[in-house]
Amino acid sequence: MQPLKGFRDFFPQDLAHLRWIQSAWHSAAKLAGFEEWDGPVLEPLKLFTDKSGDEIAGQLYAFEDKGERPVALRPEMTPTLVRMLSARAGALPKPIKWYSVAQFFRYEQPQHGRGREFFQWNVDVVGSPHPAADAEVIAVAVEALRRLGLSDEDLRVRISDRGALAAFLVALEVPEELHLSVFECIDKLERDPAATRRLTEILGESRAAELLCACDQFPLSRAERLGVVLEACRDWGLGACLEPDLRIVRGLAYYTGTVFEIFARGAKLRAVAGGGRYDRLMSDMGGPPLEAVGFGMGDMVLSLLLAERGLEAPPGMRLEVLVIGTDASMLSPAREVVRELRSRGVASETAYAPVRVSKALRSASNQGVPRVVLVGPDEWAERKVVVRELSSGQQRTVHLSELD
RNA sequence: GUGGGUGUAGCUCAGUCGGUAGAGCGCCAGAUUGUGGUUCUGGAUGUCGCGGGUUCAAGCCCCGUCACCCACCCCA
Repeated sequence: MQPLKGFRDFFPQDLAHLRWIQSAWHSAAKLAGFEEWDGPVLEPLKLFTDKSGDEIAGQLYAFEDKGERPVALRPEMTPTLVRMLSARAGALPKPIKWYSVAQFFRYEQPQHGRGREFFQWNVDVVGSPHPAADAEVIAVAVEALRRLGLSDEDLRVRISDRGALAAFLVALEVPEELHLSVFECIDKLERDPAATRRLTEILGESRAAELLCACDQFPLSRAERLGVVLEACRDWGLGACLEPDLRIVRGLAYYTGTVFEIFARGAKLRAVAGGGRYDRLMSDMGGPPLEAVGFGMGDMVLSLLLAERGLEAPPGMRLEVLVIGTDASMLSPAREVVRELRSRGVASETAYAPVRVSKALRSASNQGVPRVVLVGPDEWAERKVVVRELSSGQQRTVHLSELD
């Protein structure tokens, strides 16, 4: 029997890889003063349809529980964040800097870098409208990627500001009600050749041309706030990977200002992370009127990218010491030695049944165990054992009480 | 949901013209019983995705089906 489509089994090596990624997420966030939080994996279906519309239910693991309540496995974290902040935001000092590392479920067609279950890192600053918050969040995202061994040369942080884009459209005298569909076209410019044509249909030839031109050459003079965000990003050392790019709008309707996506340079992968500012979402969803900026980074595209760059988790050490009883009579003393080691916090084990010493040594070195302890009758008569370093072959005889 | 590709050992894969299933890696055991990594020898492992059809004979050909991968749609 196989796992369900889009779901993954994590064998020890796979899990080690996932944990490696997650620990980079945790450390980058904690280092920047973000606090970890979490919520339920299963939520009322309504929590998600309220935010995204009833159609979203088709893309969720949604069902009725035994009490006939419509429920869904969470496809994202933001609605839960809004609920939890609604309950407590008044009591929390601002800005609120929270992050989560959680598992999500979406009933979609699995694809390259996309499954029906995945882990995602979410980092949000709530309660600050300042551009410096936007920059800090981006810096945290990049920091995690750096910790995994990616360099600035590997990364492109494409960044835009919907406010600037909207202002540009206003300057072109594009009516407000057309803005959203224009955003949609711009979002698709790189993937869909028809998008250019549709843009012309909406805007007319001259305005479309002007807009396309602006996309190629961002008029930073007309994007004051973005300029401040970029400046702060440079303070965080992101200068080498920043790319102001008006074409980044992101699909989400709720972004209000800064939007950004992080890509791998020269890789045919979708964005490894994406986010932006959503100042109205909290109040729109009935929460406190707090500004917010944040991003999400999933484990799947990131794993593909790391694999492509030959980056992997440093080899983990299952055992620090293998204790070898040299004959059948040493089984019990070997266990005593292991017990002593474990009580001192040293990961160690010994065979369940007598094993030839040469075989035990071979298995120890094959597994990368750095040292073994040999328990033989001669030394054990004086409560002593032989400690052997496998890398050098050096060994010494020590008393049980001197074991480290 | 639509289109394309792939399904053979634990993993990566080979398998010619249709003729009883292969390699490498890994795993297990051994090379005189208290000393490893290299090496050598031996061993185990398959519903050839599944079901049907053609044929004396199918991993191979035909039909169906399922799963996975890739692309589209979507992307919170």
